[in-house]
Amino acid sequence: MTVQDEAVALIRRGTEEIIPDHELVERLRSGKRLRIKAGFDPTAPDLHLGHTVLINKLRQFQDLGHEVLFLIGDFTATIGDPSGKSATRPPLTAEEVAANARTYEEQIYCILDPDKTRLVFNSEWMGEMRAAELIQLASRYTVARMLERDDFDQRYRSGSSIAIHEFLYPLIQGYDSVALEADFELGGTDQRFNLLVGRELQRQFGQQPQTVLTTPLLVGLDGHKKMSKSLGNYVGVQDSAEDIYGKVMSISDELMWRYFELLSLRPWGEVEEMQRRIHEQGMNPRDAKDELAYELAARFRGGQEADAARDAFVARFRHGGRPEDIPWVAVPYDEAGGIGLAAALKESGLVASTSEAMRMAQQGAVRVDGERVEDPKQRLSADANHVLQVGKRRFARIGPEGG
RNA sequence: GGAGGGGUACCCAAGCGGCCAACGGGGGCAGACUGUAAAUCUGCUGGCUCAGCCUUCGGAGGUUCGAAUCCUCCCCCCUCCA
Repeated sequence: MTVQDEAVALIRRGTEEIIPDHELVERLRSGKRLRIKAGFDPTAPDLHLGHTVLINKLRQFQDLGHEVLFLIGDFTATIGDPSGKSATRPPLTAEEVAANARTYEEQIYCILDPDKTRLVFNSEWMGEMRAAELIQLASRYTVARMLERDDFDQRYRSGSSIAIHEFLYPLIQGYDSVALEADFELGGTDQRFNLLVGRELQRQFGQQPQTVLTTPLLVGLDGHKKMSKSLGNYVGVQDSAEDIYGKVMSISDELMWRYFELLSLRPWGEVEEMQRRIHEQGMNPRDAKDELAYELAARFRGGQEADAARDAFVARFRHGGRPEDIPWVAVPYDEAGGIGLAAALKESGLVASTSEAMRMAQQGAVRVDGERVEDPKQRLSADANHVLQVGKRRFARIGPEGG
């Protein structure tokens, strides 16, 4: 495989679609330093691994020597990407945009190379644009083509209203590519239409149209639904190293390979080598998962914290130990200077109700100071410190020590 | 405007006078087995210091010894017709 073939394979890895596919090869072979554009919302970012799939792809372009244009859509945000219940949004102040941009930088430079990244704001050129120019721009695209976008089409057919300004969103996003003379634009699969508008507009403006590359949605920790904060199946890039490491270790073996494909920056050959060793030499899949979990924890939290997270994990789970920092919680002791175990479990937040405490105890899930206790009526004295445990992961410390 | 169907626990979904704190599935939690996984098996999955008691079946009343189940009114959802 030549260097160029490797580059093509690298960019192709994990992508959903490249339009048109042949341009990928042509552009990568051209030897030119390419401009890779990707647009982001200017609201305060709170990125999780799902978002980083796209950013990783940007990084791979950088590794090949290309330039990333990290576009913050502060102008387009005032329109709001048409989502069905579209409304214009009040523009963020310049200060807010700047603050959010800094937050982006904090999060993305864990992945991207700052020296090969240019942060741009589309208010830079859109803020200057005059009404006459906007009308000129609007004349470049037809209603029929706008209605090719699936959500517009559905709303139109079903008789829902579509405001004129909603058409301006894809139009302006496309014009951004003209303004930046982008060679590639990357986006999630939901951006497909908007990215293609960019191609069309660049053609209209006499530029070589950008190549479009879409990345898939990342499946969440549950292995079925897309990763999202509201579903609680996510790993945030701001999570602690311990969380990142622990959450990644909990995914299924099957999902692990998809994560390697989309989230790891390891050469694919190394991943295949691990798969081979698991199948042929009995390598424990857990150890491959450890590599992945460690890589991600180290990327976002640094090597030291990743080391600590790994050590704590091994101590706690592989050797059946307790976590280092079990939170101390205050529980209300009664006049007799004690508390029933069931109440203690509830008060400490380890279970939701005393009924649940009863059930857990009966099932042998409850431990006090490491010893299994099946009688929920056992009393704990206020004089002594105790470590309460429900299941493998829920711990609390109670007693007079006060934290 | 007319006709019909439906609202049951986190979700889906049985039940149609007492044996219903309510079948079953999903999800979740726990136990066993493991690699803290996956798969599998088992148990639990309203509240209350719990062999007992209390509150749940869209809402409010009513009938009855007894209602998720029958009656009345109201609210909400869906389908078909105009």
